[in-house]
Amino acid sequence: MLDIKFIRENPSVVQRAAKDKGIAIEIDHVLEIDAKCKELFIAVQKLREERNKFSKAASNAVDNEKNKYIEEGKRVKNELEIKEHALKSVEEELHEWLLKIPNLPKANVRVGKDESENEVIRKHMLPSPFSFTPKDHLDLGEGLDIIDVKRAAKVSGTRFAYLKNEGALLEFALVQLVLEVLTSEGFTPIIPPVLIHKEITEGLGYWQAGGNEDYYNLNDPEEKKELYLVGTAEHSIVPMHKDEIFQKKELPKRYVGFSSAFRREAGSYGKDTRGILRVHQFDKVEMVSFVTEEDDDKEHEYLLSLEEKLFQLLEIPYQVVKMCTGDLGFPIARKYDIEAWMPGQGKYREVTSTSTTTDFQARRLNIKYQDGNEKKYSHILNGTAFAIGRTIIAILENYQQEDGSVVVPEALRKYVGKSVIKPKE
RNA sequence: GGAGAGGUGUCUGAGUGGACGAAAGAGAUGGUCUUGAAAACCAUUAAGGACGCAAGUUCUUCGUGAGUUCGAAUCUCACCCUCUCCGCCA
Repeated sequence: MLDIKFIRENPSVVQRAAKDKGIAIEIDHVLEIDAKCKELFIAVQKLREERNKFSKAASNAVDNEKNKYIEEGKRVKNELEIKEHALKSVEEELHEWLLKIPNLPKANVRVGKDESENEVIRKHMLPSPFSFTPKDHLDLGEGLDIIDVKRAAKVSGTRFAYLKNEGALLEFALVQLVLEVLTSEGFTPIIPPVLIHKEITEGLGYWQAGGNEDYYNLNDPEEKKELYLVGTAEHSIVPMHKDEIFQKKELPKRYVGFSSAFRREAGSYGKDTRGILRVHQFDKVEMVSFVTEEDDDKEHEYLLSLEEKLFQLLEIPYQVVKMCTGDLGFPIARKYDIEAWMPGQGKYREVTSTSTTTDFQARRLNIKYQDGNEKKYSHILNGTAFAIGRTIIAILENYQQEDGSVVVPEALRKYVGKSVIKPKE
């Protein structure tokens, strides 16, 4: 959510930003409702003041005097009731409209209509050529007996998978590696809930533009509660601090969370259907930072540098992509993706993503910090440390040998307990 | 799942219809005293918003929401949360 004062003072900036993101908003209408709201608000305050005066007078007065004040009070009460109802409905209307206004892209983000205009800002390691035709992760995974999508389909349907044998070990290895790296950087390790209230999902602001069809809704009529499965650990880590105020010295506050992530992948029918690149359920290690306003940019670069460090440790070729305005999500002001080289597809594919939401989520969730006498909205950033499934894909495809075996990256050997994964007979 | 108790300011805790934004204590801050410290004493100590150059005036907030009333921390209803005991359970 943007500050209504900012919108009042800079309507054209807001309009422009939404347009750059490809989101339609009606700024004039918002300003109109805001004006109406303010007018009613002042009227209501005046009436309340009157009401308070009469009730005070009534409590001090005696007998016949008293009745007079009570009568006056009744009159004001009736008038106030009408105005308060009107105000409430206008306030709600304004709030709904405000929720539809996306966060502003940062100034150094390129204006562009969609992913075709994203910029590759650097590459690390060039893909090395294979002396044979590389396989894709599913062929490799099935040969090694570490990925099983066929049985998963029997039990859960398409877009599910079993990771087994060294596949499961690789997952635990990646988790251990990343926890070691990030806890030594001072991140607080955390395992969050994966079910969250509907109201929380609104605070995060991801579902505003396209609705919530990307996430699973567990609507239990018995419980009278509507819970959603998280799409990423960020969804339950960020709102941990809802309605809280940090001391400035507590910031930056950084979490590294491990959780399963659930996505319906509605609207991606027929896309990436092979293997485990795009599945309904996967595990992920996620970073979340709460920082001061002035540290926002620095923190974003820091999160990106950690993501790069992790892929450098795995010695996998990657490129860093900076998203253009048209490819930024609703609450996001700037976003970088790391795309790892996937030889089986002959393409770079997204493996991590880091975003700053500036104070946009903080405003919706009411997360502040105390800076001297001032309370400011904290800036909230997130970044993938390892999206495990996709990282495993990158490992399998980059480390494959001609005989279908896969060398374990040096950094993971001590956790996996072996240096090569061999095809099963 | 069954039975009880409770949610008040930074904290403890009083307050059951009207000078209550809220007693008292603790804590914190400033001061007096002291060579210094402690103790003692004195003073200050909620947040957010509206109007105003300012002094200031005013509105809202006692778990949340609705209601009763001229007036609600206090009464009514619903919901949320916490605690204790019993049962069940990885």
